[in-house]
Amino acid sequence: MGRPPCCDKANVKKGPWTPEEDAKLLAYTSTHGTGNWTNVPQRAGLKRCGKSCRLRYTNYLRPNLKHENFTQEEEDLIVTLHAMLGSRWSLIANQLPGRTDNDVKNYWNTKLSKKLRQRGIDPITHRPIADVMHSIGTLAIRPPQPPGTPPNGSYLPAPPLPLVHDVAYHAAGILPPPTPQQQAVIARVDADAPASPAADHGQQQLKWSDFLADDAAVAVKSEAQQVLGQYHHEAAVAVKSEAQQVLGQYHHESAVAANGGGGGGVLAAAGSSSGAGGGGGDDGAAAFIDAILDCDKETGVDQLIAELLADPAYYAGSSSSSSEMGWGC
DNA sequence: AAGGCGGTCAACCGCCGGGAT
DNA sequence: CATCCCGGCGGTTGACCGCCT
Repeated sequence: MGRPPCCDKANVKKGPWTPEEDAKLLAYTSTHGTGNWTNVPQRAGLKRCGKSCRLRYTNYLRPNLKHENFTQEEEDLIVTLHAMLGSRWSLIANQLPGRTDNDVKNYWNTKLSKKLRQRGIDPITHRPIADVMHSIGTLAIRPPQPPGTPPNGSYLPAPPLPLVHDVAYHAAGILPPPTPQQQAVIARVDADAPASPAADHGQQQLKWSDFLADDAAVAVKSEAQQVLGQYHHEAAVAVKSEAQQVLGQYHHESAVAANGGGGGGVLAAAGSSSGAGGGGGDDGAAAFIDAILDCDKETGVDQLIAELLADPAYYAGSSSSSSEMGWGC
């Protein structure tokens, strides 16, 4: 049985809010606060769903919201946090006073992702598009074997491997040099992967159902995850360190901007440092951390990030500069 | 002037996690 | 422990607007 609707949709108004509705909602929240949104419409005299009221308040009526354009510093912070956290808009918005997750999400989708693409950066992985295309090429696999064919280990492993198998991360210093065990896994991928997407006309794009159905592939996946797990501790340290630097950078540059200074920024730097490992570890850290976050929560890394980002003490005293981190102009 | 088109953004939808019972 | 309910979240939609032809 599905969850019942939160309100009587037949008697609920939808669409844009009128000034009168805004005034009612604002009057109610200013005197009663913002708890129990399901009762707010009735008590405030609104024919709206409680969720709609909450959304209108948090995204538009809430005090201290910024309605002006995003600054260069805010753009930089969004890009960098997106690289580390992915599309966790609420977490990102928490680091941008006066901005909502909806603001950040819209700004990303309409402006920032395009800017990155124009600079040759894939907005999903934050890596050079050429690298991403190459990775897609190495992800191609052979056609599914007929039923009954014994597993031969020819299927490529799950996505964690291409991330482990990425010299950019080693070059950037994000990952330590591969251990013999990791090299073995990497070699296995190299032996299996066609040199390029066009090299083998019999191949096809990776399909999860095909991969998951293959016992050998599951074994390789397990192996890969074991290898990847060895990085978790280093990754947690890297995440903490980078977030600390990023937020310190943001606050430092905000202070500079308030005094009339300007900021170069991540986007400005991206075009000139899009090569593998160039200008620091942003690109490598991005994809790698995303993979870890997606892998599982067992290590508590994601919790660590959340705690870190929620605690201003982590970055309040930072004095990192652009040149120290290699991402300024 | 009018229609097409793309960009922007407010709002909706459905899912999920967590607290209450 | 199971169920219900609420708030929060991310993805998506659609209305609106400005520009171009």
